[in-house]
Amino acid sequence: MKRSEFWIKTSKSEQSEAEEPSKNARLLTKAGYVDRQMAGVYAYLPIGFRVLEKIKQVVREEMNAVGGGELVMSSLQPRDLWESTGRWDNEAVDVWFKSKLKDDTEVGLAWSHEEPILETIGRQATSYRDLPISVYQFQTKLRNELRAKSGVMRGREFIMKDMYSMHASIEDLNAYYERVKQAYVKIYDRLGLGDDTFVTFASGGAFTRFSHEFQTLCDAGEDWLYLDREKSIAVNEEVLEEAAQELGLDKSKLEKVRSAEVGNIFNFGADKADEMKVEFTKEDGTKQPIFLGSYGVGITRVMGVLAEKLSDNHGLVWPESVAPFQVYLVGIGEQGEKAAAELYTDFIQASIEVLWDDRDGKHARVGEKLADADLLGITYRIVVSDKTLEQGKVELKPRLGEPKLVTSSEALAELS
RNA sequence: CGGGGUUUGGCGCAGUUGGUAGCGCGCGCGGUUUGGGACCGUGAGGUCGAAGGUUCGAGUCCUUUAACCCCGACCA
Repeated sequence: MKRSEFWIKTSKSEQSEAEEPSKNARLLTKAGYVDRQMAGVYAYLPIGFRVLEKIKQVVREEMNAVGGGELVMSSLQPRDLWESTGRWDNEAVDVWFKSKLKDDTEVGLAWSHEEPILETIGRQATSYRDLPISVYQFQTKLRNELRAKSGVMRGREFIMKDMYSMHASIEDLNAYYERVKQAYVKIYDRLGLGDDTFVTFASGGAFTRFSHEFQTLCDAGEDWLYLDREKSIAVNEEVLEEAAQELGLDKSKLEKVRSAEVGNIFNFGADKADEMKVEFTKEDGTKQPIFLGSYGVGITRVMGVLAEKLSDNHGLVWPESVAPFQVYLVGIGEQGEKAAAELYTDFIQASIEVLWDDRDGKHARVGEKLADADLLGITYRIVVSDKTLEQGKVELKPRLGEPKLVTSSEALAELS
């Protein structure tokens, strides 16, 4: 993209900590990735949207790899879907946004899709021959939280990937659950969070004793983790006592750390389908409630955690897998600008995602362009100037590394 | 749900005992600059959250009201 055409508004000044205590919100706002609409509600501006799409793409590939079928459920949900499990009640679920149709019919705004998915997809599976099924979506969840905080890490409106698997037996569900757990490990690796993300024992819900959370070490997080680095086991504070006992952990050896929950997987067994009477016919002709697993990744939260953890005093530093562009291209001087224009064409042809800062001197001076390259956190920066051209080269600089002079074709090769 | 705070140009803010609404950034125009958000000149831009009141006179005082934000407990 050309910077002159692709809308990004960065800011020279940053909000103070008093104005905006959340670091990810300050950074993402300054760099023009997001704009706060109200407490806990953010708009994702064009460059922010690209990051979200990158994160989604990683998740999508891994979900497809475990056989997930992507779909999209609705945001408006009918009341009766939630009645059977008792979760329409504001006492049972305190985050409901509810509204009414013109004829006074009550509707809910999606805070989860567990019930709707089971009702829709599970109900379609009438025979064991239809199972297993695995479907997922990227959807906006709306939750009327008492209080939003931590910038994009905890909002009233956020994007989540939620996958649901339905099985004919608990064994099949358990096996699939393990498979998805491994897929999740891969996801966080690819998102650049692998080293700091731990599969964590957490409160389980009705069926299993524990669920598994994917917790990333992060000071801005809201959870406390007890970590056994040697055994690579983590336990959420909420289940510390019982989990430590069950897993035979020495509590005195556990390290207490702040973390943010970036994913959570649940094994519901047949409980939910039993409540909802979503059943299939087994081989022997008897009825059986469907076995359900549910698997979430907080897409917007991942973006917040990345911004929170990976930055320096020049700005954001995205992992290559989620950076909105691979390279930020700047030409300096008449010859440099001309060479940059040619390089831009080459990059586009080589399918390299390049953001060329082609703004003229009236719109942005060199200093501003270089500052933006850092602030935006794009993986590589290429500068072409009279100086570099004298040697027939361009300057290639990784966001956190040292610049080096290479030829255009070397740059092209390195980025391909 | 408890506690605290805010509301004045696009954004961030100041505004003293009540007396012509200001500053920084940004924006327009002219010029000088051009490897880290430059400089000089010049210009545009405001029913001071809303309603009512006191006063010769209200951003400032009084009453009412609305919206928003932050902190704590709870949560993907």
